[in-house]
Parts: sequence; C-alpha cells; structure tokens
Amino acid sequence: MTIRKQRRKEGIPRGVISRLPKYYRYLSGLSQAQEKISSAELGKALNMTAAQIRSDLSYFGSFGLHGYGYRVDELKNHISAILGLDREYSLVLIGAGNLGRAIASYPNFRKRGFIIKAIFDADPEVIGTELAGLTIRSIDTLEDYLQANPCDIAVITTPKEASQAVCDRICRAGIKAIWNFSPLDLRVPNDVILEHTHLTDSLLQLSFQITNNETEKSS
Amino acid sequence: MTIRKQRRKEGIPRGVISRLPKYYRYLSGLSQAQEKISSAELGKALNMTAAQIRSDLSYFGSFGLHGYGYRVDELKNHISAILGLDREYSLVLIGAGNLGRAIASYPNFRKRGFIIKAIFDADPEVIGTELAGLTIRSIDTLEDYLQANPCDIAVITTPKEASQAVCDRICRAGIKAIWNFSPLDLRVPNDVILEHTHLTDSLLQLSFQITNNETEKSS
DNA sequence: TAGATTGTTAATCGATTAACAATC
DNA sequence: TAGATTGTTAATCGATTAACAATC
Repeated sequence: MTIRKQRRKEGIPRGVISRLPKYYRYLSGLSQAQEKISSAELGKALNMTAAQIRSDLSYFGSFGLHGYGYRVDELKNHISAILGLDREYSLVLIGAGNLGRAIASYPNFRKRGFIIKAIFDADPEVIGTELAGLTIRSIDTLEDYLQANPCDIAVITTPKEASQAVCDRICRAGIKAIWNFSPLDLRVPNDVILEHTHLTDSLLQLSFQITNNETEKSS
Repeated sequence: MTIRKQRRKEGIPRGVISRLPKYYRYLSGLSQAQEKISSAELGKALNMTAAQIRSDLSYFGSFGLHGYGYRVDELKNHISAILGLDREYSLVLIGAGNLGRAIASYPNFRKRGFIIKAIFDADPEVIGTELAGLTIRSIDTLEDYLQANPCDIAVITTPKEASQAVCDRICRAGIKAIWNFSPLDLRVPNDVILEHTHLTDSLLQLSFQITNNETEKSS
C-alpha cells in the first residue's frame, strides 16, 4: 500500500490512463445481470493480460474481493470517479465547421456530463445562426464570454491557421484544459492540460500499416 | 545495417509509427527556404530527444548526412513514402450522421490521396441525398458495391449498435483496413488492419487529467 | 583539416508479465 | 475448509537515451 501510494505520487503512466476509458466502456456495456467479473474475464474480453488489469487498478486502490473478483457495479463506479465523471464540465467550442458541428451535435458527450455552453466562429455568415440549440457567437466576444462564464474545457475545431492564436487567447482567458482537433501541435503554458485528436495522423498510421503489411499481423 | 534489418523484421514499434505522422506534419509546415534540419533542431521543435528521432528514422534507412543533418525535402519525401502517401487510397464511408458528414467534407484527406468513393447509410430519409458530391447509398447495397468496386479502406461512423454488424459485413466483402469511429472495440479477422478513433475516450482522458491535476504538470 | 552531426551500440529507464503469498 | 482470485513483488521485456566511433 505504501509503495503504491509512492507510485501514485510519481504520476500515473500514460498507458494506464489510456486504458481506463476502455475498462469503463466495457463495464458500462455489460448486461445488468452480470454481477461479477474477474481480471481474467475482463482481460480476455479486452485482449490484455489479467495482471495488467490488476496492476492498473492498483494505482487507485483495492476494488476487488479476494477469491471472488470484482463487483461490476462497484468497479464501474470507482472507475467513473477516477475518471472524474461524477461531476459536470462546462465546455466552449471554437470553430463551427463540419467537425465542430459534429461534436456539438454528438449526444454522448452531454450524457457523460460534458455540456457545451457556447460556440464561437469567425465567419460572419455563420455567426448568429443556431447549432445544437445554441446561437453561434463571434470569436471577438470570446474573452468577454469566458470572463463572465469561466469554463472547464475549450474544444478547438478551427482550421490550423487559426488554432495557435485561439489557443493563446483562451489560455490568457484562464482556460485550464484544451481538446485540440486542429492538425497542429499547440503550445500551451504548462499548467494547461492539452489533449490532441489528430484525425489525419490516425489515417496516416492506417496507410503506413497498409503499406508495410506483408507478413505482419495485428492481434 | 544488418541489425537494423533484423529490427525491421521484428516489426516497427507502435510508438515509432505514431511519431512518423508528426515528423511528416512538422516538415510539411516548414518554409520552403529551410533546406536543412538536424535531429537536434527537430527534437527541440517536437519536444523530444534528438536520439529518439535518429533511432526512429534508422528503422527505415539512413536519410541524413554525417556532419550536416537532413535535407528537409528529401527527408519529407522519404517519410511520405514510408507512410504510403505516394499512392491513392479508395475509401467507403459507412454512416452519414454528423461525424460521417464531417469526415466526408474534410478536404485534407482527399489532398493526401484518400478518396471517398461511396457513402452508405441505413436511414431512408438520408439515402439518395447528396453529400460531398456523392449520392448516399443504401446500406443494403454495400456488398454489391464492394464487389464491383474493391476499396482500400472502410470508415465506420455508424452508431455503436450497428458497427460490429457492419464491420463483419465489410470484412466478409474483402475490406483489408478499417478506420472505426464508433465507441466499440470491433472484432476483426487478424489479416484486417484496424485503427480506432474513440472521441469519447479522449475526452475521458482529459477529464481524468483535470480531476487528478494537483501538483502534476504535463510538458 | 577541424567541426559537426549522423547512425548505432550499450546503458538506463519504465512498463508488462509471471508468480505467489494473502485472504475471502 | 478447499478453491479461487486478488494485490503486489520480482523477473522480464521493450523502449528511450546517452555516448561515441564513423564520416561528411
């Protein structure tokens, strides 16, 4: 226990963090009828070793019962709390292009507690129109809005030409977490949390694998 | 050289593959005026060590000049070839919801040689309408289409309830690479390449970091 | 040539896995 | 209690980095 606490102090490895949503997603998809699950079962379903699952979870506590496994409900709740899903987050979305529209309209985010409060764009044609129940605001009013309505997360779906400037502005306005979709590695102050989703990078990884396919197999 | 060849045989590590698009993106963004770049400069720009860049590249060959660095143009072309960007790929997109529409309308994919040839949906309201210059087809015609027009990549943007069934159908129809956006870990035969982009997982990682933020810093 | 920077090896670091005592 | 499975340690594996001979 002491050692694990120490491990935790040193920070949770990226790999562990990236697996938590998968655990959560899988547990959420199980039928209500399934009361228990062992690390071996979970590992089989998610195509990973039982040891890795137990090791990942042990960063956060002891959620299982010796000789039994894990109660599905309990484990799901623990992971939900670890992920920070027991509260709401307010979001601003910047860039009402195709991708911005898709994200604004995606109902699952709201379901998990991520509420888009305002949408901004630079295009006069778009400003003032409706999207996902909100009136799109002018990017010029970004700072005013954020000062009056501090938000937890900014989603950047602008073209890459605009994204660093937008990023600088929202950081100055006090945003502490950014989800960036523009194909540019943004620079942020190091107290700001940054998560990239580079669609083109994923596609290039796919084309790499197609190209370098001979004899290799993915499991 | 022999050893590197051996390394290559053993397969390129995931981490290396995931960094290649970043190298490519950065090099593409440089001004035409910049003729050369050293691993040290590149490392500084991308926030990684020079050794890692040289090590990554050495999986594929020797692209630098001793005592000089890399010619930007040459290196970009090499990486482009490694990524398989020197050819075109034909894509089908399945699921013309918000996300599907965004992807179909995103011009950068086409620019890189990823050409969407057909779009499918299950909704009779949507079938027959236009999207990105294509008429949306009925999902019922998926197999017929793929038989007549073999495609390189299928993009799945259906709701998660439909995605595994769609996945099974396209695998049976001979698709060898899938880009999946539905929030479900698809099962595929192991000669099929699968790339996931789970938007919700990224958002949960962000909320984890917000929640577990104290004293930690991301670089 | 002297200076610079590569490509590659060896050393280090960190993450995964196997094994097992603890225990329900 | 006997059987099962956890949580954790130690062993293994793989990836990153530092160092340096090769060389332009």
